Amino acid sequence: MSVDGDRRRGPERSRRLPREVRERQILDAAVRVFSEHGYHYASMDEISDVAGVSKPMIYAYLGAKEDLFTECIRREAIGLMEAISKGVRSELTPDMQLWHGLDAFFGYVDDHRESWLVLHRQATSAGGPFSRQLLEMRARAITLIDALLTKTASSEGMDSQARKGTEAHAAALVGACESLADWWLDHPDIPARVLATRAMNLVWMGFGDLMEGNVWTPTHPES
Amino acid sequence: MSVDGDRRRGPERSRRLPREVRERQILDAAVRVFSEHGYHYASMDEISDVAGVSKPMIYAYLGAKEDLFTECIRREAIGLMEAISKGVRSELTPDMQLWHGLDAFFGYVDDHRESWLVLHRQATSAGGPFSRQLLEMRARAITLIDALLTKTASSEGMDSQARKGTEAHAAALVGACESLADWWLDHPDIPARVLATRAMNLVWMGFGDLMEGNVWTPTHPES
Amino acid sequence: MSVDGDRRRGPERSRRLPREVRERQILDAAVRVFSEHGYHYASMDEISDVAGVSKPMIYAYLGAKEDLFTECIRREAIGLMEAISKGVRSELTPDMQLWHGLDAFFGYVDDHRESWLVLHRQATSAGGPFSRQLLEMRARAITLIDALLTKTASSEGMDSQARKGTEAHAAALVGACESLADWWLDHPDIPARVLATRAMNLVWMGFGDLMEGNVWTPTHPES
Amino acid sequence: MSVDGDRRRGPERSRRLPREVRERQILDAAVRVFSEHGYHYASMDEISDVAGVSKPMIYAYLGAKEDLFTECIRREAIGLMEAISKGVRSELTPDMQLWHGLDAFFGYVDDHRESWLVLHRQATSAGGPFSRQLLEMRARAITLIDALLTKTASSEGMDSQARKGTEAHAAALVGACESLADWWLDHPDIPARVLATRAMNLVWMGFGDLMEGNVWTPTHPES
DNA sequence: TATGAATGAGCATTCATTCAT
DNA sequence: AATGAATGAATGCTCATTCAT
Repeated sequence: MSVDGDRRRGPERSRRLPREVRERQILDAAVRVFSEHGYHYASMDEISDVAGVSKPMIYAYLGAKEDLFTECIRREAIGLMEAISKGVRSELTPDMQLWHGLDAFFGYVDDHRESWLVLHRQATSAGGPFSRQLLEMRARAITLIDALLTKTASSEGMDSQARKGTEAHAAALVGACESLADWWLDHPDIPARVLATRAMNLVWMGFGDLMEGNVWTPTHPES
Repeated sequence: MSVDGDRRRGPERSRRLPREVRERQILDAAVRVFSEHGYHYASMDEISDVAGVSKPMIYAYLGAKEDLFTECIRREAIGLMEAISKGVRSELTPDMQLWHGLDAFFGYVDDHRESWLVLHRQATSAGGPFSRQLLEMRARAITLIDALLTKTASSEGMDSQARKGTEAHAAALVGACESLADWWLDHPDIPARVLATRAMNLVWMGFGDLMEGNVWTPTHPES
Repeated sequence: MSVDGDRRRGPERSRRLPREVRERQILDAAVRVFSEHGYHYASMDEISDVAGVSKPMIYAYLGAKEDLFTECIRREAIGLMEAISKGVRSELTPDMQLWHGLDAFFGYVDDHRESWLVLHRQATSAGGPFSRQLLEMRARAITLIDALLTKTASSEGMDSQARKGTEAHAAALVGACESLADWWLDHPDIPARVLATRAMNLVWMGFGDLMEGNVWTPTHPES
Repeated sequence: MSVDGDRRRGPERSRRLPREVRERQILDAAVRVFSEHGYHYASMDEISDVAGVSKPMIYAYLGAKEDLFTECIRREAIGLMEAISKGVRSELTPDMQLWHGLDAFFGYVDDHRESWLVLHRQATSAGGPFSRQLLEMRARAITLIDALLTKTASSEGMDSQARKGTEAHAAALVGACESLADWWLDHPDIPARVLATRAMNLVWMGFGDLMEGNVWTPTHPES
């Protein structure tokens, strides 16, 4: 409640820094504040305060609140995708690539809760202009996973019918992972690896069944 | 620009209605407005306008904006849970119960997009006080599903080790469903039943593997 | 939106120019920007941008915004008075002097619309400190015209009563000319000479009547 | 400089007044403040303060600053035109109509300096959107005067050539009157009637010459 | 000489909320 | 029961102005 009470000043307010540095400072502060209060309750005043910079600098360097938020999302999305890409090395088998991707994802979320909060919870709900970045990121993730599934599928001689479902499957996986990560924020005592394993099982086992034609349908459950 | 422009007035502003009716009017309007603009962008002015009721009435009957939103969530959560409960009839086999539950869920979301928007997207992101309702609802859903899985597991003679995972599995399913429903809002041309089927496969197949000890681990993939 | 969009950069930002040159650059830019947006909407940023000079230079050379504006007015006022003086050559008869003065005035406004805008429209309304320059200029103009009228009057043997009205008459003429010039800005297709002629008629004919004692009064209209 | 120092509170802050009354209060205050500081330096805070009303009321009743200013101009323009119209009674001879019109004009400006300041000085220079009201008012005034001149001209058997000049003559008169009134603000010790008389002479004498073909031209001055 | 970096201070605007009737 | 009238308190944003280099 207190306006100034627990305000932690950011970096030692050093002067005359090059623009690049200031921009990073500001973005760091913005991610922190946005993740804490959400887009709407975050005030430019607090961000400037946390960043150790006056408000006009924020406007000069990163534009209005919307732009600032968008840039936060962009930066964090790139960070997340890079972390994942680093895990998915192409010399591995598809399943190990997937595993390392998931592991990297949950590891990243574990290390950057704030980033994930901003990326997922805030960006999802803050309304229109922001979701685009998210959608793009998700689309890239889905494509990536889809490729892995497809590679496996074709090497295992799956028929085209089943192959068609891979993208949907990938989408479901991505959604489930987001959901898991989100849920995780409220249950922080579970290790990242456990979540990754659970996600891997969900997708891999389910996918295995799919490939083998084990499909549940209302009329003949469990065939 | 115009304050009154395309504002669709709600019910004919008739006077002296019993409290119960007024409350419903107000809640209906609130759900509509919240789902449209999100919690923060929704203004009490617009809600009162849409409801065809003056603002002081809203405060008198349903309290401040937060309370109003909370009440919206509560009402819609109850509606959703009731719809699901109606699907899950205890005389069915567990898998059919699950199937009908999923079907009811996606059917409800299909019929009440606004409600789901408020329930999930807005409530998730609007910050603290609101998530409690959500968590409760989710907890109840998880318990329900967990019971189904457990019943199946025990009837199939699963060992206690595997049985322990059921709750996590249920949680994952719930999360995946939410995620699917959420994603669905942006891809509205898919029929509800298709989503229900996909969800069912994800959980049932994966669960089947789990019960049979088919578990993927980093060390012996696909054992 | 874009900060730099269609901003036409002024002179090639060459370095180390003598102060005199810089000052002219800056004043030129300032007159342009002030005339375009008005005193209040003109931003130092834009002026510095148009001038091709950094803001601190402006402050170093010409002081704060007010000073800068004052200097603009001063410079343009001098320019205008010089143009007029050039027209009013003392070897001519008074009426031809007046005519050439008016002609020069409207010619100048025609050629320097920006200058006139700044001088009259902006300076008039921008508030206190600026009007002084204007008043001085106007006073000089009135004196000049009054002298012409007086010379004519005395050569025509006017009585002292009528002679007293000359200054007021001069003031009215100046006001009318300003007003005409101002109105002209919004009707740019009329040639300068036409306006000069109209002004001349207004003052000369009216003055002629005045000298002859043809005065309208409420009691004996059109006497 | 002091923010609150000489702030004269407006009407005894009485509560629960009908909208109509509040609107008038607000407009009165706005005219006063705008006339004093000019559009840009006037702050909504001061206006609300002088009006004895909170800022939100201003926005609710009269919109943003621009709208408020526009409304001020509109109201004052109407007031001025009404005052003039009352003077110009159609049963009079044209010259007496003109005289009473001028008399009413200068009388109004005398009694409502603030209104005139807002109408003329501020509105002229505050930039785009506001000048329209002014132009309309001026156009109506010109039309009115033109009609008077034309009536006289035709009754005196003027040729069509001369008749053509009447509108321009009317425009010049209006401009001259504005200019005179404006100049008057800085020389307040002259009685209104004197100005009206001067204006009348300017236009009527000049017009008389015009009708008689007494026209000054550069080539045959004083012909 | 010349400027990128930096800010204090102010202003329009909005909104949830409450009286007085 | 119902509401028009009214406001306190914030918040996003801008701009003239000045250091430090």
